[in-house]
Amino acid sequence: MLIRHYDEVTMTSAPEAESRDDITPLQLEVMRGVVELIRDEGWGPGTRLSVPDLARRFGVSRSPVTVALALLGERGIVSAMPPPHRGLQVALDIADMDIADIAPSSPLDELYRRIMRDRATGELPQEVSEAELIPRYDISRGVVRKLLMRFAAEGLAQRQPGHGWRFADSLDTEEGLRDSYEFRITVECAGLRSARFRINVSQMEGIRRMHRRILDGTRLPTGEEWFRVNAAFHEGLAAMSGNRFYRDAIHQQNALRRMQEAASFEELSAERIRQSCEEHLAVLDAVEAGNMDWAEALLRQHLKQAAEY
Amino acid sequence: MLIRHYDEVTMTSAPEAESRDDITPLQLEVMRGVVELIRDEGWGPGTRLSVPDLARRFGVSRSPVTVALALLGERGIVSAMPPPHRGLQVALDIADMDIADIAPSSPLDELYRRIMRDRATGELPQEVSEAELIPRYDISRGVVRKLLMRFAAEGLAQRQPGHGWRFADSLDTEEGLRDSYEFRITVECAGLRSARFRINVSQMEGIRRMHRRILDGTRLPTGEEWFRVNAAFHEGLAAMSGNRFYRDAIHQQNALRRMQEAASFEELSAERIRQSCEEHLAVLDAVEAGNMDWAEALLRQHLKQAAEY
DNA sequence: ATGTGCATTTTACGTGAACGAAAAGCATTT
DNA sequence: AAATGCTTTTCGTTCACGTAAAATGCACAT
Repeated sequence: MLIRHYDEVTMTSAPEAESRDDITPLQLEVMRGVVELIRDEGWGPGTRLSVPDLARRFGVSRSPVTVALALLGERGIVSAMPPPHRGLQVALDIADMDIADIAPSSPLDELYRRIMRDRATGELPQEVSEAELIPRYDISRGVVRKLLMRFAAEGLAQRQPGHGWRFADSLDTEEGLRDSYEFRITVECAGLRSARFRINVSQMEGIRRMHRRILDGTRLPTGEEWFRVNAAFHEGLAAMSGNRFYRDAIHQQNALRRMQEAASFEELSAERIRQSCEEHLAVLDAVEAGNMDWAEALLRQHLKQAAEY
Repeated sequence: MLIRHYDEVTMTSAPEAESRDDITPLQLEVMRGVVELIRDEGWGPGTRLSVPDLARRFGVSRSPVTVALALLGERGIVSAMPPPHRGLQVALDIADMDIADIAPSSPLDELYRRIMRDRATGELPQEVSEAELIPRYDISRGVVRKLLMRFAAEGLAQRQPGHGWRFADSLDTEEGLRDSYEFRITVECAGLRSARFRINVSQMEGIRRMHRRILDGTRLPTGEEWFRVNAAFHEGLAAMSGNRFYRDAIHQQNALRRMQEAASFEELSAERIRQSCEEHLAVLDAVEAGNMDWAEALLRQHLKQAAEY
């Protein structure tokens, strides 16, 4: 057994001293997923956390969920249900907590982002060989392959015939950016006009909540946070089109854009972010009012403006 | 050296007896590429084949090209230039030859298609584990991973968190098909209307030639041949939009459709294929005449009709 | 019924060396 | 100037085994 039992965990007074460092990426991912779920669904202290239910939501078995919850127990996020019940519950209100503080990103994630950044800044050439990356990042071949496969899965890189891998043309050229915005306008607007467009109420709620958190928040969101909100809006809208291909296309665009963002250290201005949030909310209002003409016009305008920075 | 020198090869009277069977997938791929190039570009006997040029076209080094040409030499497709020249030339007119007879598909390709077919027919579940495929197809883990990675690269499968892989939802449901056609209409038509749409003359020529070969041919094209022509038309048009994302999106749609085709053993009727060819050519005519309104109307109609079978 | 806690089974990852193929360099030829 | 033919260098694949973790099954509790 990787970690100690719940009752022991929750009795531990100094979690730091005992926290494990051989957490698998999947366990970490589930940890983050649980925290996001608690936050996005607004679950308060005392809400019961069912392992089978969580496992179903994330599409994994109960094993990693069990471990993830135990780790969250070490961090005080979840605690044992009051006797005579068994199981776990949410321990505190985490609405204002930073996910990064609770679930650190895995070394693999760090590396993934680092490579992305190196590529975006041009430090890494567009074409690379596995062997070249091994000494550069001081990792084994297995890890290299895993990382490259992940890039490939996101459409960010592909094997080329013979030797080597090739990263996708990045969006750093004017041309690439223009193409991207043209594509997104085409697909997102078509999604809005789809005959099978249906509002997903809970998803809509979640997106609105994310935006409101930013508008009402006291501090500026980090680049990563803002990116997630932005992506959730566009991807969520595309998902509601009822056409999986619109959704997938926008998802891939977001992956590409994330790579670009990795390069720009400049933060967007608070004003710029606020404006974007309000434009997003205006689109959602129009959609909920059933005024798709207006929604499309707003969305088109929003994307056009973003294209010009 | 893997194979014998050209002069020896061309002197061999019984190529079968000496033909190698440890040809790598890349070498086979290049072989096919060369044959297709000769045919699609209409190169006649005597045309010189430059190794560096071919290597550049396929994005590989000269090594696999050299081997591929030598293998084609064994099969009598290419021959040594007449003295005092060195190098190789096209040996015969291959316009009517079947590519499959010249360059057999690699065992890996066969397997890829077989798995695709098994999946499409439902013989293989949507979710599979690597370990499950090893005994089923009697292959090593390495091969399984390679194959699955290829599926993933085409967007036909993806790893799921934890264990196992999941094939993409196939297009066999009515819903999937409808989504696909809706998506393609959206993207292809947008591509036609792109401000940066530019006709690529040589590509246009190639596509026309492929269609004419079918219309003028005596025998019905195989399902695979027709698929290629069809894909070349739609993908070619998307490529001319000047927006790489339109092109990539259509490319992926074609990959998905290929998976579906793998299941249907029924051949399309000669009449149906002829009609499609003519519709394609009509779209090209309209595009070349600069009448994009008409081209879009024709394309939209063509896709709609295809959606209904 | 559903969830928990624990045990068992199944699956995949890590490692590392040896081999074979692709890439790259360099004379030499036309 | 560019291609060929050959050599050298670099890269990726392929094993097999051992280990860790994810999936799964089951008794028992709520």
